[in-house]
Amino acid sequence: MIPFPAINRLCALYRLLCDLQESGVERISSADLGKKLGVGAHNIRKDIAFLGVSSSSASGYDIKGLKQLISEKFEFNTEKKACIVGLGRLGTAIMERKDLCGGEFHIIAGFDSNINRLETISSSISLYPAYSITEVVRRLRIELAIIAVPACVAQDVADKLIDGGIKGILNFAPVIVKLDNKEIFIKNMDISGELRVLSAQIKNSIR
Amino acid sequence: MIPFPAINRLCALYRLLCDLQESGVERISSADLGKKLGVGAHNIRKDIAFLGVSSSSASGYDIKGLKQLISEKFEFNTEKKACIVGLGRLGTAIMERKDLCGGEFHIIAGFDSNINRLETISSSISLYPAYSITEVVRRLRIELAIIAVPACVAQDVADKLIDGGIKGILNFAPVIVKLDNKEIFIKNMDISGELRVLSAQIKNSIR
DNA sequence: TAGATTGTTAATCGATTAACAATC
DNA sequence: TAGATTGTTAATCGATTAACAATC
Repeated sequence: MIPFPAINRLCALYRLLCDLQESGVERISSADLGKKLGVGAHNIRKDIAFLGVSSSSASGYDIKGLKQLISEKFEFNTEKKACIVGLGRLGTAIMERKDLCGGEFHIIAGFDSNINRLETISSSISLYPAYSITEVVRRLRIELAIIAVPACVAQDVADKLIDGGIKGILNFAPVIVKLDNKEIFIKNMDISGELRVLSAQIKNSIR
Repeated sequence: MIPFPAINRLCALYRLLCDLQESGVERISSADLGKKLGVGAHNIRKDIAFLGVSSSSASGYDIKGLKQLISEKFEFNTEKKACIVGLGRLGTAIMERKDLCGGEFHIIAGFDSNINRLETISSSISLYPAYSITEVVRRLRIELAIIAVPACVAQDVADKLIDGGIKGILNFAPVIVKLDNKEIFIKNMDISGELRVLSAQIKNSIR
């Protein structure tokens, strides 16, 4: 079991490696990786150690190989199915994002409680009424969900998703969703909440 | 100086207190607060201790008083000016959010590099071309910024914002922005990146 | 007063940082 | 080989958890 902070950094590292590979770099040292990610070289090596490396040292890491290593550990190769609940402005904006529609992730379903709205949205993604969340998530074996509904219905939506067997949730509603199931992961993306944290940090840093 | 994890929890606590107050609750114990936030009662009391409490114990906290205490510590009473850079689908969706337009925060400016697009957007918020970011941020004394531009221009946008004297940034671009100024705070809201972290957690939790 | 709940100090836990021998 | 860089163990650091006396 890799500790969460390390998982976070390894994911950032993975993205960096993809970028580096695209710009044609082939090898890089832990010192340079650390510099680019804003962490110590120690930290990079420690994190990589969690992957259970076998091959060893000389002149930095082979980017392709390291990327492959992370990819295998976390199964980044297999495409993950995702869905969006709440097709208001934010939900549809996220649905349209290209980085969520190819490669690693694939948004294959959208849900909204307003049937009329479903008819007005033109999208290549299949749309369903909110009452069918549990059934559709289970049938299509959707692993990840993005919640973009008002705060007052977020918990209800999350419960339906969990009933359907969802594994991970990205929650844009400004509310803390209860899970009580340790096997399900959630990341809160509360925009106004994060602005509040930023302004608290700003105030806290003065003097 | 309050440690970051504590600031985070105090902000979540603040929101919870607002909700409780609205539902008419007047007093609550650290145990109950902890239950609602999913942390230990110890943790709640420790965090509150950072606020430098003077008054003391008996039967839980007075919600109004505690809210006031957090509010004063972090200056949540004074309205903070914010802006959005990048008025694509995501940027405009965020701009329209009601929870960002009243009360604590006030979005008073929107920027986009596409002048034609600026003309097509109808909004009560003042819109400006991207080249004027530094000037407008400085003139209007804007403290917070939300970046919703493509990854390739995010660093450039951040630099302009920092030149204008911005204090905090919420970054939706899937890229790590360099700050090198310790007085500026940033929170990354990389949607596909967070989905990747979730799927890594899911994989990591198995067995 | 007695019970409950706090504020605060001490103990535990885990992650980050440092150091260094092993290795290419 | 010599220099550079890793993998890994040990030391430090900080936050969380526990405990308990103080207090309403």
